[in-house]
Amino acid sequence: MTEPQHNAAKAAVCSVPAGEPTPIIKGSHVYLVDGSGYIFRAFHALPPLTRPSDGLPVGAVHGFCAMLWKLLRESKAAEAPTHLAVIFDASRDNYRNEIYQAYKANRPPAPEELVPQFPLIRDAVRAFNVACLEMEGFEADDLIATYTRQVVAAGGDVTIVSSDKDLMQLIQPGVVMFDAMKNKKLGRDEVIEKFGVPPELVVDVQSLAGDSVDNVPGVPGIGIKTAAELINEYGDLDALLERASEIKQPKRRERLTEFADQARVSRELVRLKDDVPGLISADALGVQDPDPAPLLSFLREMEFNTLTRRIADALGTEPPAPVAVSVGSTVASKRKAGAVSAGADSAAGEAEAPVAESPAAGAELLAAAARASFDRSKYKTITTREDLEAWVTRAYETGRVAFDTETTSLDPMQAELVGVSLAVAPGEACYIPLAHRASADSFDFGSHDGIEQLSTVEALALLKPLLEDASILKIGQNVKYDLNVLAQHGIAVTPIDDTMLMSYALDAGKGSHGMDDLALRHLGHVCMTFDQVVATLPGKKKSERTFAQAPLDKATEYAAEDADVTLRLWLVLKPRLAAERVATVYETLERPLISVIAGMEREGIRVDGGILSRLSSTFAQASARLEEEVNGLVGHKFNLASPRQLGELLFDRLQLPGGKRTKSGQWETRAGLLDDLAANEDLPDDARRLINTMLEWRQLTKLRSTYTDALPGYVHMRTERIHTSYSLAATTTGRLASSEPNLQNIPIRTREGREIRTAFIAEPGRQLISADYSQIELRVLAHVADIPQLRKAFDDGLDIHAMTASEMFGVPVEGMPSEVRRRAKAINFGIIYGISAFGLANQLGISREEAAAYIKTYFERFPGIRAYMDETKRVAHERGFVETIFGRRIHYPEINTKNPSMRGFLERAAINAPIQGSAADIIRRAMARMPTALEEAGLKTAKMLLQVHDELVFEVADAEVPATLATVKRVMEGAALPVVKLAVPIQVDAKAAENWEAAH
DNA sequence: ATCGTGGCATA
DNA sequence: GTATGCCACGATG
Repeated sequence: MTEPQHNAAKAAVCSVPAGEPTPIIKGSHVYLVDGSGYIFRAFHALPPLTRPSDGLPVGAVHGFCAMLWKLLRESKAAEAPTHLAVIFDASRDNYRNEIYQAYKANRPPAPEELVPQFPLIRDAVRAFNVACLEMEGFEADDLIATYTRQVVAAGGDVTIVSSDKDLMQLIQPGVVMFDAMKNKKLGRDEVIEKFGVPPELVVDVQSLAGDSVDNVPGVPGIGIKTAAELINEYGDLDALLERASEIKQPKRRERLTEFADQARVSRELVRLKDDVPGLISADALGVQDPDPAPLLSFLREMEFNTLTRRIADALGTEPPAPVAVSVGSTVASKRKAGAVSAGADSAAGEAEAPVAESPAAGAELLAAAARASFDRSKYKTITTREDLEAWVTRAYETGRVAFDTETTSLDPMQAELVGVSLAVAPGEACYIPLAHRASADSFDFGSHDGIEQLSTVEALALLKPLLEDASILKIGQNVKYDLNVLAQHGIAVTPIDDTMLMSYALDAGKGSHGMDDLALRHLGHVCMTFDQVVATLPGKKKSERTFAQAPLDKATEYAAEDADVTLRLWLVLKPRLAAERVATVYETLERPLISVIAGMEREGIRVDGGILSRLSSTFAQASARLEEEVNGLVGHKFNLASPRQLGELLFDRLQLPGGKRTKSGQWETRAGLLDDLAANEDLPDDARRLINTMLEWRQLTKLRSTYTDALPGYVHMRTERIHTSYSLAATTTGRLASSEPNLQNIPIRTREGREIRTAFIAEPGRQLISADYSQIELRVLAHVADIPQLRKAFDDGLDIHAMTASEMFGVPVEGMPSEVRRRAKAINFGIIYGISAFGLANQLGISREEAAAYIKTYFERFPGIRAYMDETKRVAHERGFVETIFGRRIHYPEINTKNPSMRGFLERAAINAPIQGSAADIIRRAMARMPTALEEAGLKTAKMLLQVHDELVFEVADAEVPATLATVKRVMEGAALPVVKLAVPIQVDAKAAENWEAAH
């Protein structure tokens, strides 16, 4: 191959730090950063981020700056760079296109949000006082190859910061790669793992296998596996092509002969050019201290507030004053477009005053406006098209609007829309009545008893474009409810923010996230109650009064206040997200789930009423028989369902031993205690029969009352399915909660209970899929506490409880008695729950001393667990909160209490929270990605229906079952990535069947 | 009608 | 020992 002749004419574009050259010598450590590669990886891997003041996308810039700073300041002393350069691709075309025209022809153009970030990243490099290089006609890879050769020749070490497989050919003694996204070193072993050959043969393998991304042709039909096999057998590409005729497999032989030239061309494309001429000397790449002023002003301009502060601190200077900015993406110029309330206006006015002192100053002024007093008389009732249009226009001007729907029911699937309220600034809110009527039994829907209001159809036609406009942020409190109500009217609200979930991300553990509480906590405002609105209504029963009958003046005060409060809460909470480092939690684990879960709720699940009613009869008959038996044994009537009466019977009248009282002084009669009682051989036979019969009776009546009798009442009239409601902010740990009905506690443990699951069915021609994480919490524990034995056991796919037992008691797994394993299992669960000897003793029915001995042994065998638990407790006491692996915070404000039992309880909760919470985060991530993943897999019928903490249930047409299984498994197993690479594999078991019982 | 209690279903 | 929600009872308003 001849040298392309124009290369010499093309100059290197570069800037290098000022200062004396630093010669490369033995011991020099040169970092070569693949800038272009990093940008693309960062863009796709990191959560999107925009500059607050103008919405400019800067996620990749931020990731890049953080990475560069880390390389410069946080590498271990032995690995710290003496020289560093960031190297970019100069342009799309280079000399490879002259060899092979189609080279990289498959590359799509860079995403729109990424384009403006390229020049910014080059600015960043210069701001850090780091060498920035690129050269027309060559790829960054070629420059990296050239420098690598030079440095190695001079006796220095090289770290290539990239994960691009094309650079792997450069790995050699003294040269490693570093994947900055995964924080992982790539050496010879990793190359062999990926290519099946050592670095020096990577080029030969790539020449054969080709690369569809770069459009390197290679030899058709030969992939990396085959290529490695061939290269390993024949030594190198030339030898292979020469002796191609010896290959046994006819197809392979033909291909290799026919495409030998193409393979040779591919080699030229793949092999990096390590003699790029005209490069600046590597000596000029020496690391210099950055000049604080330009660096900090660049970072400030990007509005990377925390990074600016961090770097300023490290450089020992003050960060420059921040640009005064309002909250959200509304810029000052937009603000002028409309008359805003006095409070918000003064915030904008302040921007011209001397620069604010802290990054939050602008936000604080808006927050102050949010806390200004409420005047319900200023709220407007909107009854004409013109007035509504004016409010919609106002919302467009401000770029955001808080809204709330008023309906006839708390259940969005039953709810009828009654009105909508909007707020565009603190104190500026309105209510649009739509379906108010004079009395409960009025069916005069046409005129609504002469109440003056817009028709639902007309008003929604005006609101729909606003609610669906991608550039207008819609803010709600528990907005999932409103999403579901409006979905019934064909409106898909987007984009959205939810003040309830913001509060949840910020303050989980500090109290409820309901609007009334938030208003009181953050705004010092007491909200109007629903009762105040409907108090005057003539309706006989309170439950029969709905918002539809509320008088318009009261309705307006109540509804508009809700929107007003929501907007003010947003102004207070939104800036806290970034300041308190939970913006990512909110953006990745909360916000994306709103519409996903709303969809699941609307989808519902089909239930076979026939099965439930048959089970109900069976349970009823059996329990009636048991009841008779009990009454016969007791000799007089008593209420079996009354724990108090049962306790008095057993422990007062019959004087049975072993009675314990609850904290309120009642006799305890729970199943565990009755079990132990019945196991006592000294008891009279009748007493034991009584107890066992009671236990059976309780089980059957429980199943009947809670499930087989109750569930049919939840079947929706129109959809004929059951629509549960998920609360996203009910638990402290990040788990969801399901209610009305709770579909997260459908029985499974007993045979009778399990039958109930057969009533949860797929539509004809469809199947249910159940996919559940295997031992997710123990895997999280193995990861966070870093327990080698646990990690190894999960890596090897062993029975984790048996392994624990074997490790603790020295019993071989082969032929282990089931009781031994059972105890180890209880201990494993105990660990997750923040073990105590008391609890373990209770669970296993052993003495407290015995339980304490088990725990001691456990901690001796797994010292890392005790260390983890101690550390978690320490953090909880010191900071008042603990964190999941994704940064979700769970607060325990009372954990330093002097009350020892309460303190113990809170400490156990704090130990459990990162484990349970991390597992909850993982499934949340899977759920957030699932709809898109199913769509991208071309699966048109697959629907996610239910979540049961570590399980997802889907419904899908028969034909798409196999592909859905694969996609679901892939998404769930990969859910922690790319943010967290767990130290253990994540395993998901998925199965399809016609009903839930069979699928599980 | 509403609330606290005990009990019990799930992960 | 963690995290939930719902049932019936029995006392309260």
